[in-house]
Amino acid sequence: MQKLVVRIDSPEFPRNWNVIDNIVFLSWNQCVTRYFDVVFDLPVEQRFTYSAPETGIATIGVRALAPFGSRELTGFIVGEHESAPAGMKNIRPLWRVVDKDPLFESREIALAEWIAGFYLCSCGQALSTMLPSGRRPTSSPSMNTNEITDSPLTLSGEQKQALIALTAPDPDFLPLYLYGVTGSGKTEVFLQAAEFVMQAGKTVIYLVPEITLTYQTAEVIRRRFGDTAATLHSGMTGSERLAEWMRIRRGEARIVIGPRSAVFAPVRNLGLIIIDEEHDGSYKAGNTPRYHARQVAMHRCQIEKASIVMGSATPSVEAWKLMKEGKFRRFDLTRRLSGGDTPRIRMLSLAQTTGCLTTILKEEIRVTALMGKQTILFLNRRGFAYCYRCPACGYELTCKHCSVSLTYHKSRNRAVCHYCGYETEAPRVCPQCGSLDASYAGFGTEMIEEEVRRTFPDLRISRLDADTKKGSIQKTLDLFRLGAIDILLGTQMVAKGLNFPGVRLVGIVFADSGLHLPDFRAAERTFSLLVQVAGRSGRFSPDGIVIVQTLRPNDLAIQKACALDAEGFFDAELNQRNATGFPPFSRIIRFTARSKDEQKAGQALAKITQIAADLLPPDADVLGPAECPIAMIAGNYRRHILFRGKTMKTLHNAVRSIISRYEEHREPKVYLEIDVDPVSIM
DNA sequence: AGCACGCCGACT
DNA sequence: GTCGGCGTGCTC
Repeated sequence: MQKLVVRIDSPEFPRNWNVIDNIVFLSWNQCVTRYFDVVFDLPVEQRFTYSAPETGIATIGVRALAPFGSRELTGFIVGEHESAPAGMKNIRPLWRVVDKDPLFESREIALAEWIAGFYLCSCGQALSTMLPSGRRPTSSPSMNTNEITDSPLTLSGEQKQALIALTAPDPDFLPLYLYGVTGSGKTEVFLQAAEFVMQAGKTVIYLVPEITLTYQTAEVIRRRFGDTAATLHSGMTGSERLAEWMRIRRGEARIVIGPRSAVFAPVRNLGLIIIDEEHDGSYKAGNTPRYHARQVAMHRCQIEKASIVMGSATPSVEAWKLMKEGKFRRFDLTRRLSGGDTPRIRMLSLAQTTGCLTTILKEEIRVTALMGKQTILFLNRRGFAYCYRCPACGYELTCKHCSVSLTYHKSRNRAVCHYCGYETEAPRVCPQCGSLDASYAGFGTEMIEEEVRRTFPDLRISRLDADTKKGSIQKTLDLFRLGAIDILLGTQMVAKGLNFPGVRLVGIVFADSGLHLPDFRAAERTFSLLVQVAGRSGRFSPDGIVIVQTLRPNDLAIQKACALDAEGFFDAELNQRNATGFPPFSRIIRFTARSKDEQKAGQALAKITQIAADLLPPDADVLGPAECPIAMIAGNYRRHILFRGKTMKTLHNAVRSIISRYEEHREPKVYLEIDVDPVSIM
């Protein structure tokens, strides 16, 4: 039965039609009116009630075009009533619905509500991010011609064990963690686990980090699973993504691969979520709602009684703690399948070096070139945060409250903590060894490039970083693979795909650059990056070497990374986090105030601090307010404050009341961003 | 978030 | 005398 509904008696006639495909007319006064709760992609928590004829067209889970004040907005229908809610004035009719079939089931609306509650956004904002962007689905998804399917590889003993654990029924539904060196074959175990789950008639979500990795893994999966696989990668256009989304929704795709947003893939009968490279920061969303795919995945799996498995060679500290406590079941993959040895890692102190290349690194670059092999030099992150350090003894000025590096402010000649606001006069003499040489420095990528070019004028040198245009990235990588480049200078982005057979030497120019960041995760990130780089280096070149240059040869993260001693690093790091009260021993909610007017941003946070004094539970504390490490972006001053509590539950409650109290007298022209479980504090 | 309504300064 | 600034408050 098909209908068209026209509300003839409405002053808004003739716009409020339900027009969907072939439809028959029906006049409004012949219909029973129903009432629908609608939420919008606005920072407004309220549900708005609209009327619509009872035709079966407007229903929970579809989007509807609604008059909203003086404009019209597309909202999500999330509830319905038989009769008008009491005390509701001026209920307006919906213009029309925009979807033929519901986009969301009640389970998905419940998930959006959970996200709204956890990440402190509106339900409409949550629903909106669960949906792929794009206006209209294209008729055919880009590629589905691949009929050839790869068959599963034979597993090693270790892999088999892991697979058995993964596929065995677990009464406790504990998440599983595959902790294994790069090249130990995690992917194959994941794929066979996926196959097992799919054979049982269930569906799988396979999460990968944001970057190009999506594409490579997607290719492997498509060859393995053919048309039953759907991809949602960032290179696709909005409409391609939407088309894939619809395929998933219709049940045509049973395994979905994609970055963090794929955790919302509308699969039914979910059996397994896989999180590859669990430690990767790109699983945390950068804008509202700032969700973490791991957190959402765990919640989803709990609700839908699905299993979850993660894997990495360098787990996050959070995951490590959970493994230690037995809340994650850990499986180790210790052996490289290709048999290549773990690479030789050599740590060199930069302390006595002028410039940024040690004699030994220079020699090794020369030797490598003479052998006709290639070098990759890592310049991880640009040195924008200038900090105080002593080149003689390596002493670093840190905050006594937060144990993060203090940032040097040249203009005021003071060293400032970007966590708690602590500041002190910048010392002229090294407090540890008395050296007068102590200075404020950061390494810039340009500086390093210049030095490399000066030192090796005869070698072919190229640089790759985030600023390099997309097209030329591929070109540079191709040239490098062909051997037309001797030295490749790159940032993190090169770390992800180091499968170049001609590479003999990997040099990390300044391993501590990440450690200078004023962030309690600095050591974790540094360790992770070094181990990842080292792990990938020896993959194709058994005689390959890794040189790690550092100003802090005594730093634990660097030492443990060079020794590939994860146990040692995590034990020390957990102790450190415990002692300083940072996650995973606490939870953090961060408020960032943004304003063109520096004073107003400060005033907003001052208000919030005051409100918080009354509302925070006794087991919670406040760090700041302080200037953000990146103190200004696009002409906006940025200050932040961190609320830290023992459990998320009490912290949430307190923060919710802080927000609503602040909303009553908010500072004009100040924008507030709220980040629950922030990953970056920049 | 937007957009309207509303109340105070420099302009044809 | 009006145009226009953006502060405040509301959106079923």
